[in-house]
Amino acid sequence: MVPLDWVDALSEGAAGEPGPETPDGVVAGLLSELNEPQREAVVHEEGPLLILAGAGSGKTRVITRRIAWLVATGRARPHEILAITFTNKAAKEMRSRIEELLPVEGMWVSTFHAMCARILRRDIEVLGSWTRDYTIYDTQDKNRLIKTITKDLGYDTKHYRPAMLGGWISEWKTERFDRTEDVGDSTDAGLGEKVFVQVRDRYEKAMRENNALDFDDLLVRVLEIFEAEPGVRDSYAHRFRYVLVDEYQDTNRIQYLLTRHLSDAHKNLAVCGDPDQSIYAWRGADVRNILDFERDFGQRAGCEVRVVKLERNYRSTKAILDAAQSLIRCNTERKEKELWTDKTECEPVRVLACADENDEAGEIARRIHDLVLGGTRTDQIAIFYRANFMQRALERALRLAGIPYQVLGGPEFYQRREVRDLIAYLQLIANPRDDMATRRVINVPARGVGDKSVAQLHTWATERGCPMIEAVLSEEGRSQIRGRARKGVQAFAELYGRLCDLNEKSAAQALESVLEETEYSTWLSQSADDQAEMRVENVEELFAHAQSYDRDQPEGGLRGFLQDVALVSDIDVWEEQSLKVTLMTLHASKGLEFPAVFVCGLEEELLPHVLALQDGGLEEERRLFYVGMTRAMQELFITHARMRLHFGETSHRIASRFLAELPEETREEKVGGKGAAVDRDSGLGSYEAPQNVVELRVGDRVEHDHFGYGVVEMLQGSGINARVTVDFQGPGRKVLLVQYAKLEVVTL
DNA sequence: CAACTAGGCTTTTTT
DNA sequence: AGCCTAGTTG
Repeated sequence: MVPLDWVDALSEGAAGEPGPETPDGVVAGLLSELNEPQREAVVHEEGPLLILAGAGSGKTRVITRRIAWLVATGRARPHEILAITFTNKAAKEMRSRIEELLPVEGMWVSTFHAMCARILRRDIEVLGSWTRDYTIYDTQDKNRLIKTITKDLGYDTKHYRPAMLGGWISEWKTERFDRTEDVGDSTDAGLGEKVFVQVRDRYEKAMRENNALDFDDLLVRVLEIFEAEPGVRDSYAHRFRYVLVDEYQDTNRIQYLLTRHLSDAHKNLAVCGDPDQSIYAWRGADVRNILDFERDFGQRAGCEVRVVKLERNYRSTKAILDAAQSLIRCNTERKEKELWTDKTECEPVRVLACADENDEAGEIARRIHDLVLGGTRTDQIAIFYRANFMQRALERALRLAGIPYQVLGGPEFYQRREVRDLIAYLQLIANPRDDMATRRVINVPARGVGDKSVAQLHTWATERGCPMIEAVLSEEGRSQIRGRARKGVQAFAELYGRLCDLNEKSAAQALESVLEETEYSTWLSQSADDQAEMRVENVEELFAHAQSYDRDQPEGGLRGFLQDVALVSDIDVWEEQSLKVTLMTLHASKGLEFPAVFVCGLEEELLPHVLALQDGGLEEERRLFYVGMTRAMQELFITHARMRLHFGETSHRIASRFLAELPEETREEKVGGKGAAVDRDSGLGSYEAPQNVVELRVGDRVEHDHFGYGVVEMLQGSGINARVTVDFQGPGRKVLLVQYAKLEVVTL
């Protein structure tokens, strides 16, 4: 072990060194601008490390610096490092931040799912049922398959809802890895049991036949390989000298076990997280992973665990931090932690009480204008909400107000029909056993092959135990089908013949061939679909994605592209530099930060959500609000409405209990009625059209409804951000948004 | 086989 | 209020 003072000596000595190219200069740079606990985490040597990182405490900086430090000081080579993040976006960002410091060639920086997909791409064949060309099914694919199976078995899919059965299958698949103490009654007995078992067995069989894996499989199958093949396990465990896991509070049992396997050889595991930000218990995350870390990787493994607490917050103002802490202290199951900041000069946190959801949205739009007036850019503003349906009213108000925005978690790009169609073609090329893909594309573009024909092909294939594509390709299989449909299947078979040898091509080449052979774009633009134009654009965008994938990952090929596509979520394609206000759910906000934040819908049954309360999830709801609040750097607005339209009905709402848990300094303001200008679209008379296109020049004399007469002193920005400074006779100098100021030029 | 219509169901969060 | 599904019609 190298004593700590060595590091100090090194950095001091390095201060006078010439360039950052020298190793010492690099190391000194890595340790600069860190506080004491941060530095301690960065230079931790061997053995397990637990970083308890409060919100905004600079943990990403610590992780990236630590990785760079390990490499720069020769403790690890890049390919000996495994860093796991929560989203692909976080992985990408971490990779590029490390890259600024050092070359990252060979380093694994990814999510658990992407890591497992990669391991399986190499080693899945030891399990016997799958090949390396397996397809990843997302939740939609999974539910669709479950639905056809349920129907095939003759059950009612309304009663046995695919999503519900899928949830059971997921639980069943992972529960055998659970801690022994909580093996319980996860699947309910009785009538449902029989149906469930039947569907589940058929599902598992179909997944093998289709050479497909769902999200759970990705993790579980790797675990199975590690358990069954110690040699394979050890090859990874030995390779990864240092393992780092971010957002550890949101890992589940399977991820915990994977982590344990992978760090087993060297025991150099660093995890980073914040129990107060654990918001994924509903999908199996277990805070105990982080709470028990010291026991699991310390005493039990015979190691000493270093624990570092990061409590200095660099992100938020004191007002925001005080409010967030006052809230989170109401949780009883909690490790005490005190965040502090020196940003004491600040705006108060404001709670806005609104009349209904339109008032709420309109008020938010108005406050955004005020912020823009004050110099905040629109892309520095975010709006968070508990459930996706709330996004509609917000969007409408922003659109009416002419505020540019983007929604995260709206209709996702990769879920769009046209994109799914084309991906399915590619999936079929890569993995001909994928019957889901065959079903999806066999009649796209329409060639007269309907459900009946598909069913016949399916039956023929099932009888022979072969994939559906075989039925399509064989004379005998096709002979089942009569009339027009037969010609369609024939045409599809020929098309497939022209495509099937593309799987060694690059993603863009393969996609290009698919587009040409299917004449997909032509078909789209000729279809009666009123969204055809947009769909064509999406096709082009997909092609651009494929091209950029080929550029970034020349080794990946079609298979790699498909893997990436299956694992992206919409947060990964979020445009950060877009000058737009961002709307997203509270869950999606984790890990992000914005100068100004609005959290809306602080009402009972919404936040905390009714459905979360049933399972004693009150504390998780509180943490969710806490996560949202702590995203804010300078300004935080919290809103609630007294009435809200939900399910086509307007109902009265009660302010959330969480509001009472905020400090008394938090200012509550009543809003409503008067703010109606921006938020009513009653159709009767949009008498306050926001556009007020007046040509203004410096020196003009103007009149304002409220401030009276004044002289234009300065003009800044353009479009929605256009601002004008006016020196008014009475109230003095004011900055106004041109669009809303309703200034009239006065001629003398 | 595809296009259209009516009725039901939905909305908690997602890798 | 909107989306999906099943059922009917062309």
